[in-house]
Amino acid sequence: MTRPLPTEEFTPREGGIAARASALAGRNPFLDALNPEQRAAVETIDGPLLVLAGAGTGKTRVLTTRIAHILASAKARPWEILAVTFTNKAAREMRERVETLAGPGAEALQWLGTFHAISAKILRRHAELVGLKSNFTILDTDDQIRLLKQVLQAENVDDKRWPPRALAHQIDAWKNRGLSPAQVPAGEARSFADGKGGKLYALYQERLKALNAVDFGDLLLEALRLFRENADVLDDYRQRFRYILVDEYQDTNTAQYLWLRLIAQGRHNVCCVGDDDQSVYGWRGAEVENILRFEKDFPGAKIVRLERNYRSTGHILAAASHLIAHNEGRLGKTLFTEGADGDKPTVTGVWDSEEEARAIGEDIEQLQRKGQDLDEVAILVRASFQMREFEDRFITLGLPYRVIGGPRFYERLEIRDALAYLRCVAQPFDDLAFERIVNTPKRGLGDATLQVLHDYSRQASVPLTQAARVLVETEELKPKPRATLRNLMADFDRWRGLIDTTPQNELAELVLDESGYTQMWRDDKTPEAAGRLENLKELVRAMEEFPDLAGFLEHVSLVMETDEAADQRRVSIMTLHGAKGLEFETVYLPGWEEGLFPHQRSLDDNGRAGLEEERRLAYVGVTRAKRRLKIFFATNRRIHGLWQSTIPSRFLDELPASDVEVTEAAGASQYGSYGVSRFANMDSYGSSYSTPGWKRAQATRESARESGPAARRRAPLTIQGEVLAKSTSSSRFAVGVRVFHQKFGPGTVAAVDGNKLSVDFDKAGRKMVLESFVEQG
DNA sequence: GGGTGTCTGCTTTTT
DNA sequence: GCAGACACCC
Repeated sequence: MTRPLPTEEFTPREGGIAARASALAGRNPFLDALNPEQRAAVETIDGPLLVLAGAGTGKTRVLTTRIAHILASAKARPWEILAVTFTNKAAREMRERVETLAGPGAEALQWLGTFHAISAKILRRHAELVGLKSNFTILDTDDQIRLLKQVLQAENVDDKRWPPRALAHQIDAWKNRGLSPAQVPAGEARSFADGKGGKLYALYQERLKALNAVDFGDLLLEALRLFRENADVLDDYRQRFRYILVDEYQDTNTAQYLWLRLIAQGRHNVCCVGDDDQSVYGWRGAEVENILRFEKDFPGAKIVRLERNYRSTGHILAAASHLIAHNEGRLGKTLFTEGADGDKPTVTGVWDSEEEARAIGEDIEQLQRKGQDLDEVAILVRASFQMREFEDRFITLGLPYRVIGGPRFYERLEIRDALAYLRCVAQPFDDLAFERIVNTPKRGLGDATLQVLHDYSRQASVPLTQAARVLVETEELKPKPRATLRNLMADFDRWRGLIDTTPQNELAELVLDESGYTQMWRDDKTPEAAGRLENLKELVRAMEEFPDLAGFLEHVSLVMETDEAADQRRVSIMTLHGAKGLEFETVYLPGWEEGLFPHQRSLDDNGRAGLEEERRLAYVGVTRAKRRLKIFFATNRRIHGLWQSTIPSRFLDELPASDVEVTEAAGASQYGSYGVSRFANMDSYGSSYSTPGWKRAQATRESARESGPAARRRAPLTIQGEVLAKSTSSSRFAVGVRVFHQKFGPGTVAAVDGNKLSVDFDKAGRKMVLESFVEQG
């Protein structure tokens, strides 16, 4: 049995968690709640351990219990545990759950956080060792893009042909792989902007250093460099972290992997928890291989598989397992449940996305009448554009919903502006923030003025704000802008003087008012203005909780989210990616059509690997459901503004027929004649998937298989291909001809553009439709 | 410096 | 089909 650590060894602040945990160690009540595999994962404390945790097998429980167990057995004190997650949400949850297990005081787990937050914390302590000052700024994507734009312009690169976004993406990819400018393979470095890629990356890094700034990728990369170049620092952290835990290990990118390996090779007490079947972030650098090669990196590693599923009913689990079995290169797990089979998941074909929303809306209303809690209902989509249709429908129905993962609070224009003001106050040389607000609200400091500032700044190698201070004293600027700029600089000095004496929220209010920023929105007559003012108020309110301005700004740059009040029970609408780690009684999965899911881009860009990642995404979707799972596909969907006919997703075919029920849409019958006729052959369809669309899908896939990857890539498009082939043949229709469209009814052709027709529909007005969708009327 | 017209591109998105 | 970026004009 483990030796309880005397409480005296803890400072009073940590006493709570540790004392309580030690007291519990004798009885180990939290261990009793685990199954044998979970228990093995929790009790195997020393040495490397990989926990392969299938969906719904109690992964978080294992992680949190493990922490509680380490504390209870006095193997480490809270600040000697490094626990890494991917999202702030996951970190918060873990902290809360450890607290529930081991009592209050979980804040003593000061090294529980995201890779980025922990890196930032380490970097601030040793900033000077990597050429930064400890108050460095963390740039977000927007700052990053603006900076890159400047770099591109300075290098005379046509930013039309080589957009800053693309460069940002490329640099990000390099950073994800742990590559500094010098380490980028020569071939790749040349791939951007006619061979300038590597140089641009290097210049960008230089600019960051000059600004005393880092981007997100740098947080990891610079920490890595810090460790590599300072053995003593590395050693210190290796000693400090007695136990290391990593959540969602399948999502680590190379930089994170190197970071982790470096630290973990000290004491080798590293526990990674992950599920290769749920790796869906390959597109942002995650390397599933990290999980596959764990044993190689940590010889003697133990592996524990968690396969007992506590979440879903038998049929749902069977559907998920059967689906994911189509992937190659898995570590392979067989999930099982001892629970009931439950209802079979359903697959429903609908005419178009509108009907899809209608059918799902009605279905939810029905469940609601039966007492279903709306918080336990979710609609999981592949792409966010799908959300709108559901929102529209739910507004009409008066069905409460929440969209998760929409535009985030701190990314809103007005919030970013306000933050830029605060950054200027807190960080006098924050040029990017300064540039953002120097002429917001408009005060006559436009491009011309800024150009003068920039010129001087570059030539004298001083920050923009410094340049401003110098130039207000000279004749370089015209009198009016000069006076304005002088006033602005004086304002900033004044606000800065208040930092230590004024609470940060009051200071923020003052800055926003005195700068004229609030007034700008009060004068704005657009409908959004009121909401923006609300958001500004919310921002000021949110600041209260922080110790000071700097603390608040650090939070904002690392945690781009705010907690949403759980005021009402609502249906959740979110992307499949956003749903990872969550569970719901009832899950709707709309849009299972070729091209959308699996997404065409995924297939085009990454071939088989792309398809497998899409399949894992499908698996994630299916395994979110506890009791009810309802999958939909539409025969028609509007893509880039054009109605296109679609074919059912190949993933439908990969569901086990015996565990899935094919049903008719609830709302189909009320939706006019074609809706019904469309599904008149539902019976035969139901058992054999024998609709024309389905057969076409099969045929397409067959031919794709035979003719290799290139053809496969094009294959799903062929059906659309023939109708999309523009200008190959003249249209069957002429202007003035009467036509009939299945969706819009009768109309008159107004214009012909290749195979696209503009038709004035009698009821629906003018629409652009594809020729093949109308009949001579 | 601000407003209007035109062009482009278009998954997922955390930190 | 629509938003966002940019160029051009006033």
